[in-house]
Amino acid sequence: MVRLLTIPRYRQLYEVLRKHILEGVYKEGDLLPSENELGQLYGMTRPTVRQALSNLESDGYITKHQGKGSIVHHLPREIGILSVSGTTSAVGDRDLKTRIIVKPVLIPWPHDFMFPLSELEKESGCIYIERLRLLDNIPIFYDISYIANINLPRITTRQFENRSLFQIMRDHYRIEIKGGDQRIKAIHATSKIGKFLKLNKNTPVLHLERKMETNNPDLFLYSSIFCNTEKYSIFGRF
Amino acid sequence: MVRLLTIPRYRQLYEVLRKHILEGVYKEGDLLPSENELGQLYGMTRPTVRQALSNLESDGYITKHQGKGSIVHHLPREIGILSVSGTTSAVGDRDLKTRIIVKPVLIPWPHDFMFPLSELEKESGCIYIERLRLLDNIPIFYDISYIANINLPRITTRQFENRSLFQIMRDHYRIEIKGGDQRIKAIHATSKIGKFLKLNKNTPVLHLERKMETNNPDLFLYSSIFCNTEKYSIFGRF
DNA sequence: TTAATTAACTTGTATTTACAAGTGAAATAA
DNA sequence: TTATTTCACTTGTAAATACAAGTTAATTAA
Repeated sequence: MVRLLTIPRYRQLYEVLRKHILEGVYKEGDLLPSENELGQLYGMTRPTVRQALSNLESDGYITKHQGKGSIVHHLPREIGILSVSGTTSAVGDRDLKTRIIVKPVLIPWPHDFMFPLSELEKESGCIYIERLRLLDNIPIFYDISYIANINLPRITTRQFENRSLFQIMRDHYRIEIKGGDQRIKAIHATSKIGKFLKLNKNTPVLHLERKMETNNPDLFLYSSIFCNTEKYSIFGRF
Repeated sequence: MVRLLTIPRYRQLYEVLRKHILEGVYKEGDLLPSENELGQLYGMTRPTVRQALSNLESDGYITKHQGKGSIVHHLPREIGILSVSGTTSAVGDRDLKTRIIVKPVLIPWPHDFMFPLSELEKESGCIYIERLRLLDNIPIFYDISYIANINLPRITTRQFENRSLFQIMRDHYRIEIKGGDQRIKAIHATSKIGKFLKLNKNTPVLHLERKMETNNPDLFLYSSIFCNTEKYSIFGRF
């Protein structure tokens, strides 16, 4: 079976416009070209353009106003982990570094895992990674990821330094993250968490538990993320 | 000028299906009728049906699978405040009570308000409300709301007990919440917050700061919400 | 000059049509 | 029986079209 690599046109336009906004071609407060103009410029019809703009809006890049146009939104100054898939792409072009704490290893699943697992997942075992993400050299996320070992050859030998997990999944395995569920709590930093996030024990930290869906219906990515929100808030749209 | 009260058809279908899912007409794991069937049933075309289903998916009620159909998703057992507008509607059919701490009063805006304000907002003054939301008689949200006093006659005399703020805005002023931004942090409970949420001082609590957009482009609703996440997590999709 | 109207834009909603691509079960061939 | 193919069904993408409704600026009338 041949895997077609045709990216939908609305997705292509989304990426182009997103890039332009991030690069400052369109600045905050600017009006985007109208839907008809964009259609002419990129050779597609208004429904297709609208699908791209709709995605840009729900990701917080623009706001649309009937009768007026699409206004380029402020770039999220905070960390947009809530509405966007993936951390690296979420913080814009900031200086986000990744440090590996525990290299990918194959382990059995924890007994009381945070989400229910399918039989296939249980049989496959679990690839375990611990990473620390730093923004402007301040540790922000302590990220523990779990992936079922389903069709992921050589994953424990991959180079994870300064690359997003999602990027590796996409480039090597054609796995795309499509969405997911998450739970959020406020907890006290344990001494282990405090050590990595450079916080005193019992400092309040955000705890996110996420289950991410992929284009492989059997494969999910799980993350338990501890966030230092002393300096940066977590940002999202709804 | 006459205000037309025509709710879009895709929105009507969204509400019908949402209600059916919440009431158990369609149960978890069930397939919804196909897009073509729904179109026939409700007398609309597939793009219209698809818009309704797309909204249901992004609010977490269904997941769509190409070639298969739309599967009714688990009802969020946790508190879905992140992806849905409004608290009362967000927790499903649970027993969510509201207690007023500070009745609506007109005050000047705080000096260091959490979001930048327009000139119109500054001139209009600020309606201030403090409420406590209880789930199964456990205090979960301590909610401080700020609304610019723009075309909201008699709002300080309205009955807010056990009604959502959004409901009052909709019923009395035809104000609909369309979306918004939010910031999330983990903080220590102050003694005041601890008192209302029945938590010890310095217990970690979630702090949400939200700016909500309405169908009146000049009117925003602001909330500062403190969440007790000891028993319930905050749930969301992305 | 000033206020009201109009016209030309914008996005919002909705229909109709067409084909691509994924799924699963029935029909067929080995 | 078993493996393969086909077919009917699903959602995904995309175009072309039409009108409603909100915004803005130019035009017109007072």
